[in-house]
Amino acid sequence: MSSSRHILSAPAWPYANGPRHIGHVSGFGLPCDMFSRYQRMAGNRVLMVSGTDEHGTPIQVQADAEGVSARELADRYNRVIAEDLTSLGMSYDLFTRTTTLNHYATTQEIFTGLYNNGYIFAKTAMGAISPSTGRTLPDRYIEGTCPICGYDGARGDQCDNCGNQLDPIDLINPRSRINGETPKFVETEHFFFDLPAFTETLGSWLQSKSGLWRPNVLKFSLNLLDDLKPRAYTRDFDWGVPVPLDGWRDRPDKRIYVWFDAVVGYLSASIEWARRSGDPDAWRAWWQSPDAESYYFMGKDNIVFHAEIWPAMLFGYSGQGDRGGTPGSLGVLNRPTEVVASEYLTMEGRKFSSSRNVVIYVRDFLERYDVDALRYYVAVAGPESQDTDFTWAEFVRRNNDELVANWGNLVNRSVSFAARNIGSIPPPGTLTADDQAILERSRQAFDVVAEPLGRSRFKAAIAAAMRTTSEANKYLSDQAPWKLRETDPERMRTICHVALQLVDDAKTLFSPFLPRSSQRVYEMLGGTGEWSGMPRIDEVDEEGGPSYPVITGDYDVAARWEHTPIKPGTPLQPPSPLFAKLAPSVVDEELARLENV
RNA sequence: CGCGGGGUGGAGCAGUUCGGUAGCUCGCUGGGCUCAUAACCCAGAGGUCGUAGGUUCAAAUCCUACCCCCGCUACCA
Repeated sequence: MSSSRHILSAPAWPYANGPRHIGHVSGFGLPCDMFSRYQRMAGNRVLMVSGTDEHGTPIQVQADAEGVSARELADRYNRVIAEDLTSLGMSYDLFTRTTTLNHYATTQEIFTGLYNNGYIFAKTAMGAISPSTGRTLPDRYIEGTCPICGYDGARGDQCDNCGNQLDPIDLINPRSRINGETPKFVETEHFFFDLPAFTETLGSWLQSKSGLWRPNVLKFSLNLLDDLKPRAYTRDFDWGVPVPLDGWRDRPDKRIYVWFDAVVGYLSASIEWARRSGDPDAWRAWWQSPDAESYYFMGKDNIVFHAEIWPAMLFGYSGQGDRGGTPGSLGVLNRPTEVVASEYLTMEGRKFSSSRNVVIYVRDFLERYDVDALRYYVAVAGPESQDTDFTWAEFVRRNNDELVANWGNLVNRSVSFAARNIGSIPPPGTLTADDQAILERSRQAFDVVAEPLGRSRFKAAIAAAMRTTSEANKYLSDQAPWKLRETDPERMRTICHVALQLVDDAKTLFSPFLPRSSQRVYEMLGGTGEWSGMPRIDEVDEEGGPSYPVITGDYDVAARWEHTPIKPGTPLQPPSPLFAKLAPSVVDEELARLENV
């Protein structure tokens, strides 16, 4: 590993319309945290920022349904989500939200920069409006009869029956899915983002990622280039960031499209983090240094926004689109180093659905099960390269037969035996060839696990870590120190020393995946203070405005990606189990919960 | 229709870029051990790698056609 790298970790922004379920966090959130924790341990400067995405129609619709304002709804779920993510151990340097003054200002700056460089233009187009509210009615909120096949449940953008792409204005008997009213189609002026003006730029940029990105992401992105169209980036709406242009700035009925401001969040959150850290320019090290790297984690539905639109916005703002331009006041901004998209997690063979109760919320999950049991499952069986089904039977099996039986048991048998028979970490004594071989294997494991982990190959990485603990279990069985209590206590102590060193190495290898249990092993072996940094929620405000929660933390603590010699003489206590074994009845209990709609 | 992902022993997956008769975790069967959360260790059974063709000395891996599942649309990532 060369000198310290600057790495921006950018997990997708959760939409503030409800609590998080495990499908939400398994694809991008937890993997991003594992990646970030590893990079910090490897000595790199990581900035991991995100927040809740709070604008847009779905939030407004839900707020209306509940009789509260969009802001009130966003306030509520921002807090709920921040708590969910904190309890998962997500090590954000800053988890904020899109309704801050800073975010508004940054979004407007990017918009203005794109406009000044000619990549945003005004155009009048037909748009659907809800007559009762005057707000834009998005295509997917309109349904009616398909003009092609006559199917009655066609949506504004596509007919489920015949599969044709539709324009909502062509629907027969169009109606709003929100309240059933007939939408009004009116001439309305909007600003459009000129995506076709980035075809060349995006094309060569994406080509340069060949062999580096996951093939599914790259292939999908390259395909999109064939059909880039200008996108409307404003809406007839009052819940969002105002349009920062003369004649538009004070209009209550026009706002920037939610996806525009959502992706700017990565940048605005970095800027907010820098201000709060006391060095307002600190964000530039991650966004402007040519050596800085950035990794964006998301579900596959977000690929277009992160591999196409956000890079185009960054190119355009920096004056580097097909038509050139001048960088805005923030300067030239870096594009994503990699877009790491996961596939989808399903639940017992069905899509996650809160209304149909096909769901397990993070909060409920963590009330009943260990956070590291979930993190293990996500790492080893998450939807990394294909859609993956979460089943309770599989969760119990992975927990009991792998996590508990292999790693948990290794800790338990090693530490209890040494604690009961010696009472402290013994000195190494004379090492045999077997001892030296297994210790060498353990030292090499740091590279073996790091290689896939640095490339976001979590399955391969945690499997490699589990292999080292399997080998340690085998070592113990082969050496059988329990047979040497009377005959050769000196040799017994040496074996225990080696076993405990293997446990210590393994707890480091598992730290990115299982930070809480690694902290416990650290303490079992005499470590004091924090090993794995954990996030906390702070209450902050802007210029004395309303306070809001942010997730932050100090993560540059003891954990380092390296073999550390254990200290002979450290007192040992017989441990309690590292992970709880789950009763088989858990499967039936959880399935019964799913049935109770 | 199009685009993307997938179809590998009982389960979940890796291997397919740069072809050399199949690997991991678990389960199962038998044996061992007893430090450990009936955990651990050893041995074994079990696969014509979706189907049918083709290229090749040789194909899970390349080519052609076809079949099936999932996503790209849904309060929902």
